[in-house]
Amino acid sequence: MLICGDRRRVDRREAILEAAEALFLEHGYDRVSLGAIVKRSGGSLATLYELFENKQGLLRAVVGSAVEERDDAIEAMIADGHRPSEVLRAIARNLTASLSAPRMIGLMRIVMIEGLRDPEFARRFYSEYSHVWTLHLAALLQQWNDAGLAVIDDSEGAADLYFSLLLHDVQMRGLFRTSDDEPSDGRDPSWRIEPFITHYRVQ
Amino acid sequence: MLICGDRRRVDRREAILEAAEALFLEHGYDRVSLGAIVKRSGGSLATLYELFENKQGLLRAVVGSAVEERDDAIEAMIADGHRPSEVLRAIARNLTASLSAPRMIGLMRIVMIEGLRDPEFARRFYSEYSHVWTLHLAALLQQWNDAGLAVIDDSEGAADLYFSLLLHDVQMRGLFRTSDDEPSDGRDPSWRIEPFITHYRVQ
DNA sequence: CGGGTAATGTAACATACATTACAAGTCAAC
DNA sequence: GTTGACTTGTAATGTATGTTACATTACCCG
Repeated sequence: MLICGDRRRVDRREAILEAAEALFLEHGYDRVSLGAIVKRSGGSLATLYELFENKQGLLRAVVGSAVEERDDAIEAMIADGHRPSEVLRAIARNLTASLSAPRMIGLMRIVMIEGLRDPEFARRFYSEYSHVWTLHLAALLQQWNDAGLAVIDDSEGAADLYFSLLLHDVQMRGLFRTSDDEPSDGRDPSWRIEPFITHYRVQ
Repeated sequence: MLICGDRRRVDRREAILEAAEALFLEHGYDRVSLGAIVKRSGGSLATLYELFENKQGLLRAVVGSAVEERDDAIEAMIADGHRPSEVLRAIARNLTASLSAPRMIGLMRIVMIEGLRDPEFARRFYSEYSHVWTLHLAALLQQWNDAGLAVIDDSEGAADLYFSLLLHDVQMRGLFRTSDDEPSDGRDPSWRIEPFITHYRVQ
């Protein structure tokens, strides 16, 4: 027994996670009832409780499964042998979309609110989802500095400034605008990091 | 009659607003009951409804009264005859505290959530509270450019980058960390805008 | 002091919701 | 096909909460 019995279980789990994520992102955690989630996912309330313990557990699972899918696009780009300034522009182009996508923005919203109840939860999310990029980039900047390809004393501070330039506007606008009118001018977002390249003399 | 009768009314109104703001900032809008607000403010549920119509009206009033108190520190600093780069550093020092204070961060949180229900509300808040700074600074940058004190073609874009550098880290950290441990290193935040000064050749 | 307006306390009301219980149904494996 | 674990549908439970109603009290003004 139960050779393929996991199958149903996994399907139910994914269906519920998908429905819960969609509704949480659209209306916020507190304004979505478990009944509404089950109505959307199919299945029954009982299985939801079987799989996720309670509503808070479901939220954790939703956020956790989204974090897992974090793509490591930055790794790939580092390998390229391009000039550092071009690498920075490429990272800008590749990361802006995913870090300002409605899914990311919506996750941020619900995590921030849940953080009022459980600070550690929000802190971990921020660390895993955002600060991790800073650390990756800081390492890269340090290499460039040591190789004479840039002049950067505080590499972590510099990486922070890079992401500030890149993401502040797009993320704040996303957080305060739920719907998707005003389609964020199609300009290449890499113009935003030019002050960074100039100041740190990135070759 | 009612010459000084407004007095009680105004007192009640302010007491309720104060209690509601404190509780909303601490726990979030959805997780605070009107009963809890009244218990804290003193008074009665009936007066709350008399003054604010309903819970949503109370939220609007809380946010509205906070926005009114926006200080115009930036105006004062422009008058000074200092070098532009010093003016930028002074603005950085003066605005960082107020735009990253717990009150501001908490307001942002509740407005962002309410924005899921009423997008126009969130949009207006963002525009009045944040975008207005960008426009003010853009005008200043334009003047400097015209006077040969800086090289800035897109003054609004530049102003946006300035505030991105200055606020992204401190606001994001605030949004994801409800309590106030890790007291935000006492460093002068003006170091964050040095790339701006370098890139735009601000004198 | 007396009169009326407004504030208070309390309770009622309807609803929504998280959570649990359980009987009936479904599916996979032998 | 039959078994048995898992899933489903539905209802029950208890509680919290937005909102309204109302009788009572406190306050301000003439």
